[in-house]
Amino acid sequence: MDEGERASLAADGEPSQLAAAVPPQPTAAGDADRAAGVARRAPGASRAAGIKEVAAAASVSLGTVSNVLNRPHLVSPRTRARVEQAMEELGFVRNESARALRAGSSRILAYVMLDPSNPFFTDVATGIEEVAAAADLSVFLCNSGEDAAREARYLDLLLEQRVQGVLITPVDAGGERLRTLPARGTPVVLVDRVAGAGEGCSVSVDDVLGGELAVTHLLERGHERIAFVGGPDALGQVRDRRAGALRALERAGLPPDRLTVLATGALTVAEGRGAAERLVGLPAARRPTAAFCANDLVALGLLQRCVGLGVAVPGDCAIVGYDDIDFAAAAAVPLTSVRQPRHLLGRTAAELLLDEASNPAHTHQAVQFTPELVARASTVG
Amino acid sequence: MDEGERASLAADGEPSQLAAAVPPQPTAAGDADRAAGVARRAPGASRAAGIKEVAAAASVSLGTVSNVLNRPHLVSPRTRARVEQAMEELGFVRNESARALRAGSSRILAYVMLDPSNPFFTDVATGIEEVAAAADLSVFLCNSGEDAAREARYLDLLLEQRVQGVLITPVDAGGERLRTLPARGTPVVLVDRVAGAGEGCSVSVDDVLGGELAVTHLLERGHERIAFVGGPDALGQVRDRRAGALRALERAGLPPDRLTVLATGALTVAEGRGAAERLVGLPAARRPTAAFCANDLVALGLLQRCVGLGVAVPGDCAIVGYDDIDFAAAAAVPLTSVRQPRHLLGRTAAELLLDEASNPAHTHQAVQFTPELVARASTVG
DNA sequence: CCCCTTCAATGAAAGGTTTCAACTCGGTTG
DNA sequence: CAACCGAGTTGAAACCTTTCATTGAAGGGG
Repeated sequence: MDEGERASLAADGEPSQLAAAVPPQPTAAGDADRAAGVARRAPGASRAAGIKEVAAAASVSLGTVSNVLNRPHLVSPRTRARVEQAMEELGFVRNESARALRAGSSRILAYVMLDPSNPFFTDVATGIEEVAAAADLSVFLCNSGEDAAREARYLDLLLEQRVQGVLITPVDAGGERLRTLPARGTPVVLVDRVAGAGEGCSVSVDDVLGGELAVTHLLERGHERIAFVGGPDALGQVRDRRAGALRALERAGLPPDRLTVLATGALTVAEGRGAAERLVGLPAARRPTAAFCANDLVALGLLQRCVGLGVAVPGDCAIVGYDDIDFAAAAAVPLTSVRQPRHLLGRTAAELLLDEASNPAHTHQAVQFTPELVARASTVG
Repeated sequence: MDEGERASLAADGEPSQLAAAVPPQPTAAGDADRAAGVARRAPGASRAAGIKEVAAAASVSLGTVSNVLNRPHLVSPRTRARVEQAMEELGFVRNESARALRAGSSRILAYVMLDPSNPFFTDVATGIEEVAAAADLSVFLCNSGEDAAREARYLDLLLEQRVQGVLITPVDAGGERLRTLPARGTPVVLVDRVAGAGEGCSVSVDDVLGGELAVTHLLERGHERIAFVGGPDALGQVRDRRAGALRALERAGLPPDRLTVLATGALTVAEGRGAAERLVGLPAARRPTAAFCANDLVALGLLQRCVGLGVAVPGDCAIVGYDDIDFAAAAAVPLTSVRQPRHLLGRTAAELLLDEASNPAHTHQAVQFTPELVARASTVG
């Protein structure tokens, strides 16, 4: 294509200025298409071709075409070839809505995730996809964005779609939809959360233990005033990891007020940066000498801003993250973190879901894995 | 719930050992559920209740229930209340397959992405989701994992689902399905790729210019032997950014062999680490003094391993990344990178898609934004 | 008091697929 | 030669919703 067909914008730097260009003005682009004109739709058919048109074109019955699609072994090779050719010519595409309507369920799994920009969750998703692909199912990813309303919207949508099953790392583990889905016949497996008794399957990592490991490590290195950075409290991960932190203090015989809680609005890099400023703003006498962050994104933000503000890490403030994402080891100061078997988490969850969906003798399970501390320079100066 | 209901695994450290525990053994977990027994399905209905059962329960006709669902204003308040109560009691869930079958299309958009663990794409996705939500559509994310076959599978699936439209950052921009989808009536918008003449809409950033900016920056800082790190070549992003690098050399009057290409199998942190080892293995005389990486993940991997191998950054090897993801600024050595308006990219793409899907007078456009270099310590020692 | 209008509710058709019992047609078997 | 067999094919019913032309009832105007 030649240059004139693009809506090239002036190279004037700031994205904010680029934003002014939206909605983009029509330009020369598209003329070529208008010329192509008629070719936009499939050649022959005035509307999308269905099984009926294919049957007519191949001079067979409806049922035979369906058999070619679903049980090819029942159809003689000659007929099959004829039908397949007709499909090809007409550009036939099976209508999945009709298939699902008749069959009662689809070939789709969904994973409703808290935050796809957190590599932890995408690694979990990869594990899920592997298992799903092996069972010839496809996975749709849904981003709840740590927002209970969005999460609920997606769950309703998935229920209406009659998906095979739903994997979810919930914002709101107590939400009513988490109970209505299974009641309406859609299996649900909780990921990175523990299901209550009789509530269904779950696959998780012991977050309380993880929090305890992290803070015990800090205590062993001589820190006695520790910050817990994370939020919102609605997230079970946040509550559990903080509980673990408190348990570590208790075991060490220290009072709970040695833990300063810096609440964040979300588990993101940006919130971590904000927390750094609040941390640095504390009077020196009360300022913690170490921080345990509810996840690595927060930890990386905290680390970045601390360094920027001249707070030495780990000298002035040691930092422990959670998840041990790839970036943790690559950070300005390599980050000590609590590692979870994230890939395995996804695989196991998907296996449980498939079992629940297809095995009538399925028994709910709450599988729990064990986290592990990975010490790096952000605590071991 | 009490401890006995979990399949707690021994705290023995290595994830690899944990892996041995899969598939998880049935344990005490699930007994509680078996006791709950009957409550697994909806109370009354032997099977899921449809519009018909609701109509019967409310003593109205089928059509009236449908009206309550779709045009409530046509129904008297009294009747409506009765119907809604019946729905509530029966746990009615609209069957989306049937709705879509009748209506001919669904309320869903899909974004097929190269790699959800690259924050660049999730930021694009966020932009898409904002626009979709405003139009009362939902977005399903599909992960092609830089694999053309998986991409094709997803596209087939989406076509069968009769989704409202597809946004895609393609692995294989020339793939036939990218042409068949629009031909069969499903609008497609290319994201981060430029559509050929008459091929449809696209929203992109000028990758050739981006590559040129990056390498020009390195040349200005006195580097004369430069590595280009990235791959596979199937990705247009990789080809364009490399082409830009070559253009920069040419403009500076240097021969193209000053660019050493280190090909990677994917644009990931791990591949970046591998490239570092190959880079360091080159004989000193031919070893580049700077590297331009096709994206930030690769750059971060390269940076991390370089530091690990004792190669000073930027002293022994300057590094430029691409995308300016959040982690770039937080890296061991803050990363110089080429910034793209990623959020805006997503928003604009979604707007074009919606226009194409609903506006009969739609005209295809190839919108292109301009990238921007952000210089940091990885080049400015 | 009847006709016309308006508002509610109705019932049947349509949408594309899958499933399944029934049928056809060569070829065996007794 | 009759009865039977199995492979291949058929046609119709069923899945659940939406749409729309139609009917019924109530209210207002002449």
